[in-house]
Amino acid sequence: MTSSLRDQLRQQKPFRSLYQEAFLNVARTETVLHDGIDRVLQPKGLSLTQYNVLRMLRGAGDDGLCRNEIRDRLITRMPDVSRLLDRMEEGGLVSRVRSTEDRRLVNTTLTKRGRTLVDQLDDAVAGEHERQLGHLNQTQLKTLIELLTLARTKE
Amino acid sequence: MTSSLRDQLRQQKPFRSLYQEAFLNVARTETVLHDGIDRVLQPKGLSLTQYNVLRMLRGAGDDGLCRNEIRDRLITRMPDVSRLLDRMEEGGLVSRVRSTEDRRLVNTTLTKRGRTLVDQLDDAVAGEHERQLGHLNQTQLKTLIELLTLARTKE
DNA sequence: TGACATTGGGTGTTATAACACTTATATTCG
DNA sequence: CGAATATAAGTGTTATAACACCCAATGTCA
Repeated sequence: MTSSLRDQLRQQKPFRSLYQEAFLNVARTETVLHDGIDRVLQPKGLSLTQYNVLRMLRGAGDDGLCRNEIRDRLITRMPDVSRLLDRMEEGGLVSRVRSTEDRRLVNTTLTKRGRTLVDQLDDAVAGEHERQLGHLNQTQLKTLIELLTLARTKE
Repeated sequence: MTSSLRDQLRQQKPFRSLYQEAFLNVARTETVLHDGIDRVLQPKGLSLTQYNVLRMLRGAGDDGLCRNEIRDRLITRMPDVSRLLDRMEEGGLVSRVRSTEDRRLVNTTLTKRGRTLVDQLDDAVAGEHERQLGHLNQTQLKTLIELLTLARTKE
């Protein structure tokens, strides 16, 4: 199996710097893992972002979350959450209600259908995670998580 | 600075598994690093994918590369390389010539303008990498690279 | 040789992302 | 109070990604 990046990129020369090599490894790994999860979600017509919205709404309880809160919690930057939610609403996965206390806010909650869907997907997604990363032991996973967290932590 | 994922996601509960936590950390880190590089490339009107094409063409020399070779070397899956190259050709960055030996092939090469642009960007991109990751030491970077490589290597 | 499969490139169309802008409500403070 | 500012959501438009499909050139093999 092709896993070395220099192999995949057919690079003769070494990387310009460890920084660059680390960056490209993060990017490549994200692509590989993301594609795997997409294969699980695609039969249900969900993108990874939509799945993450479902999960965060499940965690948020009955009050749901307003649009900007959803946007800020997303892993990936997403400038057009309104229409993302439009599509999910059309699909019957979420429901939106304008708040009465602050009429600027619109609270989005999971529908029963959305809740059922995300519950169904849990096992499949967990299975895919294990298929992808199951060959790493606990120590390796913890180290990886620590280093990635550190990479995002300046100061 | 917000760096812990549970903090960013406002999660009360711990992650479901180390696998999931690792996946989300990879995804989040990719977003943060990608966004930083985008800020460097945006003034030149380039996406990260286009920049990677420029770099790989520079490395490929005078013969250039055919479309599928470019597609296969890309970090991110990109199903529509033809039109990506169309845009780069319109921008005067690359040039395409149908091969005479095998008339199915179209070789893409860097133009002088494309070459100059990618050369100019090297320092800015390297600087951004250092700004982003400069607080990690060599050992940490190497370990991170190893673990990410391992994560992509099944068997 | 000639039918069939394979490979490489491209196109048509739809869906989604990105960017700038608008409207409605709430807050601040002279 | 009331004008100015800030905040939240959404819209219009363009660019790009995604998906299925097509055509041309080459390779394969009976």
